Amino acid sequence: MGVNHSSNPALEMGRPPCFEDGLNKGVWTAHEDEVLGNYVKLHGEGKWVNVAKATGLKRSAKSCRLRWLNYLKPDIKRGNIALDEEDLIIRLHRLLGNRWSLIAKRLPGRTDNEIKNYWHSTLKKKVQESSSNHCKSKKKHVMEPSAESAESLKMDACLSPNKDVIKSSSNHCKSKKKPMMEPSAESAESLKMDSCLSPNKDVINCTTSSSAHPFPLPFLVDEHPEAFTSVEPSFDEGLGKEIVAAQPPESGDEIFPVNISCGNDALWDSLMDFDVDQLCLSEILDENFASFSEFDSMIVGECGINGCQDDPLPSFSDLG
DNA sequence: AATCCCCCCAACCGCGCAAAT
DNA sequence: AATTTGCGCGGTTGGGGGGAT
Repeated sequence: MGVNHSSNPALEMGRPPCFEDGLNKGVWTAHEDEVLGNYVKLHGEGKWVNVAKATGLKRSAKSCRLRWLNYLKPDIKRGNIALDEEDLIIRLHRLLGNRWSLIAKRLPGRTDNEIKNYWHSTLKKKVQESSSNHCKSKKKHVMEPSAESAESLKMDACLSPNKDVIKSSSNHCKSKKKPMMEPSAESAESLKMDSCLSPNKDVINCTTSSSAHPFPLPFLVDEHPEAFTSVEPSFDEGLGKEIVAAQPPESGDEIFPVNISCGNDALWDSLMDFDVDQLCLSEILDENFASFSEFDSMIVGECGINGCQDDPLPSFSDLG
């Protein structure tokens, strides 16, 4: 990071101007920035086709939009990404995957492009290195969940009915490029086992909270009985419905909180009604970073995401 | 000092969704 | 209902910077 934005970037780096199809491509000049900035400040965001035409800039609507959102917008935060921001990105990425725009929404002043770049250039390696270290150091990770982690699981249950998160999962299901796992017979069976398949679609099972993970996450109830402690029913204002917490499954049951968006339309419909804006993940994470780490370790560690079945991912306190 | 090579990041591209027609 | 248009998102590209050799 630490790019000097004060000077003209067109003269320093990036692609040279290109004039194919009558449109300028490549790095924006200071003059173009000024024209675009003035126009948007005057007329507001949106209608990017009009912006491109009205300003006389030989830029595509897309290019104008991107330039504004990633560079010219006044509230964009410049400079290095702080440690706590870094931590948050890693957590959110674990939770949301490559949903850069969603992650960016939780980091005021940061753009999805910036976060995406930062992830690919810095954080990805950091996480991988840390992950491989743990793969070497710990053969079998047994985590005793604390009261805190149980608490954080409840919290996660509340986090998960996140419209955007789930919608994103849906998009992945539909995506031709990266199709999501279709629910296997096995996972479908486990779904039946899970009370999230309740005929009452207004009842949302807390175990479905792991739907944010695009993989089946099996773990034994016996090992984490406290993870299934029922929570107080909450009331969703948007839905006008009571959200009922899950009852603890029978001892010995193996829970597969598969991606519900792919296999359970009824539940999916009800979850779609949640409004992401009602929850600011960062606030919750900020409040409960420590416990969230433990929960991460418990779930991710036990469940072998990243194909490292025996070895857990590290908690974030281990990173860096 | 010169060259090589990797890193960083701005910007482009293709795709999908939703609203408008 | 079908088509068009606009927008947003995530993946990828490409070139300058700067450290390594």
